[in-house]
Amino acid sequence: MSTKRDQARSKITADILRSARVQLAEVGPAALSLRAVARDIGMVSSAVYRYVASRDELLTALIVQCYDELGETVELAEAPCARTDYRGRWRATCHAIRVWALQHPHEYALLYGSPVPGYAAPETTISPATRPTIVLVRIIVDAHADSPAAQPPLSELQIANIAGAREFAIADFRERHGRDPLGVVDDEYVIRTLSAWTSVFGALSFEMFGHLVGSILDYELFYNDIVERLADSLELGTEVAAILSK
Amino acid sequence: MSTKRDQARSKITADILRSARVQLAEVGPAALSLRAVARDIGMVSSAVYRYVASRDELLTALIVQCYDELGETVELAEAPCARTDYRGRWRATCHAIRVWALQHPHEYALLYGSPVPGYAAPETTISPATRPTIVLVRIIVDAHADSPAAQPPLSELQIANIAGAREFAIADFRERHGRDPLGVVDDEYVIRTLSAWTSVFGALSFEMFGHLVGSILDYELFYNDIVERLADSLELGTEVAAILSK
DNA sequence: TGTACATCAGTGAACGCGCGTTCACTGATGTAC
DNA sequence: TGTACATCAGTGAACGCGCGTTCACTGATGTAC
Repeated sequence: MSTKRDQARSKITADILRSARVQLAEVGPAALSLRAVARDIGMVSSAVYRYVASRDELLTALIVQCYDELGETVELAEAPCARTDYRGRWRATCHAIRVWALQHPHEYALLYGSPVPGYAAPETTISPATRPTIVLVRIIVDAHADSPAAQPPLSELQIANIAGAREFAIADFRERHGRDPLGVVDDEYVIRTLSAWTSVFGALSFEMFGHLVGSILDYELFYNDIVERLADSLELGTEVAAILSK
Repeated sequence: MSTKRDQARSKITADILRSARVQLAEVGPAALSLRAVARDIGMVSSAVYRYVASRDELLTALIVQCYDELGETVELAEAPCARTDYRGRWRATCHAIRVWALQHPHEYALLYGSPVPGYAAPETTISPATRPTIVLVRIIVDAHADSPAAQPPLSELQIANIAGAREFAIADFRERHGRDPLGVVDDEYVIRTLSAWTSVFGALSFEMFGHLVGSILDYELFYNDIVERLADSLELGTEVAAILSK
């Protein structure tokens, strides 16, 4: 049973988060201030401390929220694609990431830019951070489950190095298929996925942070070009192949 | 003829820059303050304004300085390689970039991280920014001058899109060889270079900003792996080939 | 070479701003008898 | 259902801090005659 107080509390907590989110979008993560949030929702600054322990906690909440939002956006964009149209799914995912970033530049900077001065992200932010990434991983897992890559074998060091990412892919597979996914994705594909993942965000960060000025005229064209080339290197097939296999 | 005043002026200007640089390395670009610099060199804060028009101007000077420093570091690392050992040059360059970044995390963030709040980099920073990049471009130009890539032809849009980067590569070539470099590098290689460039900095930024935690254990191994794969895609040859051609 | 004036470096106080966080307090809401 | 006490929300003042930038001023260095 929720009392009047409980209701008020959760409403105001939501107000604070909403206002902080607006702040973030307007002035960016570094300039986000508790006092401004308090002013915005018509409270005295000290009152906010009834709801939030510190500015850092607020930042953490925003990071989690933004990862979730980006993750959901990407999931929704990818969902309508035919499951066997791996390239289409890859495209839709990458496209959604970029669109979200352009619409939320400060949020993007919070998630993927340089760390906010004086703030150290706690471990609680690691898990939500995987949500957008898992969409990418899933595509590669689906495309290459149980098929080895034609490639010189990796060294033991290389394989050990990607253990974390591998575990991640495997956990995802187990969750969805309910069976033991040992040996499901060739290590070579795991590395290629990680590498593609950094390339996508590298290209996007360069665009967002102004490093393509003077080299590239049409950022979207450039980004899409990279996305296609990565799809090639991930062996995600052609559009035609996807259509035929329907 | 330089007067006593001139000497003092240039000495103190240098002191200010040096101190600002230390500040930058210690607290990061966002927290860099004119007052702290003044304190550090034993001056009253207002006195600094005899040498620097504003905090923004100081930041700009630091950006230029850092690009220059990174550029020089990279040039020095690449210079000893045999000119025909393209892969070796590529490796040396990428390695030097990473080492510099690890040694100068805050400087790296200033150059390649999210923009400093309240500061907009002026156009004067664009040209110095090309110095590290030009080393990469030079390698690809040297490796592929006048040889077309075996690849489906690019669309006119794609070609127009990389005009800026192309001009850049060509100007560099002209500067060094003194002849008209029209058609010197196949467009395909220009795109691959741009794409490799964003991948390198994408991987490095992920490492620097903490996005590989949980996926990768040995960052250096991962980076080197990506560097080799990019060298492959840029067709920079094998070590053996380089040794034979000596 | 010496003097009169102009230029410039550095001072110290001030303006106006904003921040995160703490703390004693009032007054409303909830709970146990 | 009514009262006595406990819990919690929100206030207002304060602490202590730091920042960028301006401005009238003193005193040293440079320059023209």
